[in-house]
Amino acid sequence: MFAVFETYLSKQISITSSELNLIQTLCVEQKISKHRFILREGAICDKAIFIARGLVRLYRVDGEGNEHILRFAMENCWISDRESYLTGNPSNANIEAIEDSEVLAWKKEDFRFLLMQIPAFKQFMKNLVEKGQVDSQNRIYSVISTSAQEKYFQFMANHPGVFNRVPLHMVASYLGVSRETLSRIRRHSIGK
Amino acid sequence: MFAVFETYLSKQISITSSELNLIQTLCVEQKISKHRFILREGAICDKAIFIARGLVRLYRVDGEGNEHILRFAMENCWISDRESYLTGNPSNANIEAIEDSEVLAWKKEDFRFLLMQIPAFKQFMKNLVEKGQVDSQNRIYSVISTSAQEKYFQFMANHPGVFNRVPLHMVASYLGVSRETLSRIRRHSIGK
DNA sequence: CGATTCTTTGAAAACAGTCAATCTGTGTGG
DNA sequence: CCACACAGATTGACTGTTTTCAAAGAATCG
Repeated sequence: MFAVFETYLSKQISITSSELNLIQTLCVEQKISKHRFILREGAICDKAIFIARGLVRLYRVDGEGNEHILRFAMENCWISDRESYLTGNPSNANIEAIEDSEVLAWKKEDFRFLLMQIPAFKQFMKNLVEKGQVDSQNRIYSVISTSAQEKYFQFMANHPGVFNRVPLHMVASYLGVSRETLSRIRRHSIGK
Repeated sequence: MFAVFETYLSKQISITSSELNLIQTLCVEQKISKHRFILREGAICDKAIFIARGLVRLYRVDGEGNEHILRFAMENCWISDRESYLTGNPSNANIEAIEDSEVLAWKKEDFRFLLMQIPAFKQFMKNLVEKGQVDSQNRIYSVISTSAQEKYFQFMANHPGVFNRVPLHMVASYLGVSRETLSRIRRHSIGK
């Protein structure tokens, strides 16, 4: 399973095999079957997690018990509740596998150690964070500036690898739209 | 004007006066009067900018000519179009002063140089980026999970320093709601 | 097959957007 | 000091979109 990560990282940065070894030494491999949780509300997110295979969602539950999906993450993505990870406070989010998945996890201290030891890796992760911020910005723009229909089209365009692997009601939850509305939008735009 | 920045930074990290000097050497001070632009769509955002005084907004214009505010930034905040800054591509956003403002600007290369020279400063900026990501996440959650009215209340709670300094229609633009709707929401919640 | 999950549909109600007109306050120039 | 222009806020009437609720119809999985 580590091979997936190795391939992923080698494609992005140049890294020696001894460095890769070090990374592997500190990582824990884990299989997460569908519907199982990687993180539950109230727990502290103290691991850096890489999805080697599968698909997960990160969501919060509001006061009425409704779930709102903040992120999907599939193979070759990192996932964590940044807030809990950074502050050390209990998380208000859940991370659940949508498909049977395989993940690699590093304890926070170990991960910090790796970043210190391997500057290229550190730089790479920094770039990822920055890209994430750009994505967030664009999502905010999409959410505040467009109709439900446009959001749906944009989602399909921006997440081709996700939208046909998750049930429609999860896309609705991600977009902040009711499932019925999204179902109707889809119906009316057949053929377009 | 640099004194504002000095105070700001000294409160956050421990830094020597020679380091502060270096930072000052490379920075350009600028006064931006109300309605003037710090960045215009199409230009490349190649500066790191710190607001010493005043208030600005970052917004994009959609296909129908409507403005959508992505961020407000007031004194002691950093502002830039991250996407353009990171990629070097022309920006699709505008940054405009809402009040007469004073800003400090560093050229991208100079700023990179400073971060290399002053590790504590680098670490500090990295933390800021991470906090920004947490904020973005929370804003996304707010936008996809709550009604216009709740968004308005949350905005007042989260941005006490902003909401009574900007016209209501800008708050509406930030929340992704029409100004009329926001006007009615406000009226109906007088006394609450 | 039976159970569960997911999707669709209809009808009503709530919500938000648009358009057009009016009102308010502020600041400017005569 | 007044008149005027201007930006911002409000209101009403109307339209359109989205949610909600309830029910029923696929699809999937064990």
